[in-house]
Amino acid sequence: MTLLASRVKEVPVNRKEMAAETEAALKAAARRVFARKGYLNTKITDITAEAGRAAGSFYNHFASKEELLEALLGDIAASGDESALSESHLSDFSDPAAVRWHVAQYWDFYKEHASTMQALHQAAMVNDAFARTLASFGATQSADLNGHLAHVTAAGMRLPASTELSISMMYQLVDSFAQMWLLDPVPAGWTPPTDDEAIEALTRFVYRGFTGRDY
Amino acid sequence: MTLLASRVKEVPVNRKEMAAETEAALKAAARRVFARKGYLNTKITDITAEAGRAAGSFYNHFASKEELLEALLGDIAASGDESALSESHLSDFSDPAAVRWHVAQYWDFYKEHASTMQALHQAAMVNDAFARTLASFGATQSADLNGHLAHVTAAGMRLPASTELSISMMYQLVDSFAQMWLLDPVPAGWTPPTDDEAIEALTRFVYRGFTGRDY
DNA sequence: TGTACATCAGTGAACGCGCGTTCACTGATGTAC
DNA sequence: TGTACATCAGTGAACGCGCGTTCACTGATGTAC
Repeated sequence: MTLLASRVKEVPVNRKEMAAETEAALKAAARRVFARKGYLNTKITDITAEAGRAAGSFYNHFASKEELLEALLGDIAASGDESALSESHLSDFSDPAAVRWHVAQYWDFYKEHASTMQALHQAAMVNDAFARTLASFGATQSADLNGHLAHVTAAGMRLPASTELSISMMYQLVDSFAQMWLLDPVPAGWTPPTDDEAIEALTRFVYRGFTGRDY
Repeated sequence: MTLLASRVKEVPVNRKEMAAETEAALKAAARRVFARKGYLNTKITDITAEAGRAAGSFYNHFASKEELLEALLGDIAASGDESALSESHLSDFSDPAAVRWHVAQYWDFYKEHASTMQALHQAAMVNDAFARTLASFGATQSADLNGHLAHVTAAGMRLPASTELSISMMYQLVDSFAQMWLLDPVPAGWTPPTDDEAIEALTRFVYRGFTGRDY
């Protein structure tokens, strides 16, 4: 079983496949090492060692660690998980179910792509280009929410602040909460929530914060 | 006026004062450079250049950039601003004023010590010791809130989640919101809130989230 | 108060470590005839 | 199908840049007598 499964990948038929396989191995290795040591602490040779390749092999595929991260971000975009965040089926935020749907989407997205998102956050601290990438990612998520909040005021409820600030609070809360529990080492003595607990907690907090109604 | 003022600092009377002045100049320079370029992007020579000293001078005072950051954190502790966060005059979170008091304390603290807090956040990404420092800072802030939330349930209101998760949400929200508006470059097209707006927005959001009551 | 020596903060050129990056080499795959 | 040459993914030792860190030196302050 394992023999057969690995056999399939072990013997690439031609050069193109061989190169593609090495590139994939480097990306997969990078995701693992980033998760373990963080993007900033990861050396090129950590990645090649994890992938079982020579150091020089890296440069056949990527010009730098930054370019590798860009490739990982490209993979996320290609997977379509990102745009799924925006295609909102439920958009009426006066309904808790709509808030929950958005929170859950974001939570699942973050869980799926945790190590790459972590890497992006770290790269953004040091590199202006990635800072802009991260900012525009946040802006995209936020823009989608603009219309949803109109339902809240239309239903006669009062937002806690301007639409802009309200959105920014939701985004910061959900993003940093996800980062805390899905990425960072859990602080000693704390019990991480299950996915359902986390989503429910965020949903309640955000719905209440936005509408002023109990739920 | 300026001549007189600078005169006072220009002519140190003896060696001890001279050294103390250089050390203070290095710390002040570090805070400025950290604010401008971020802790991780700052080289030792950036700090000495900003302070107008030779590179070697740094090591008369600090063994490393890490030790300098520790000194800056020590200064915050010595200033007492940190413990002021904990000595809660208003502790009944079923009262919005108590929430506002805490939010305002934290906001003001963050504003006062923005560049050092930013540096701590960055250092924590790369260095386990600072990660622990940051975690225990958060734990201290959180521990103080434990009792305050008891008032909420005592008043017959329902928290959005367990006490632990509720606190963690408030902390993440306030901390990341402060970081966004007080530290990071404001994203293009966004208008930063005034202090009062920020504090009011956070107070409403948190109070509503905790109690389920409008405010 | 004056002189001679000790101490020490500060200086900046030079050193050297770590790590990103290169490149001559290998051996396997692809192509031409 | 076979042979000779070209191409190319992968290798890893070596190179070199950037930056942290050192250290011999300077000149001013402190101390002894």
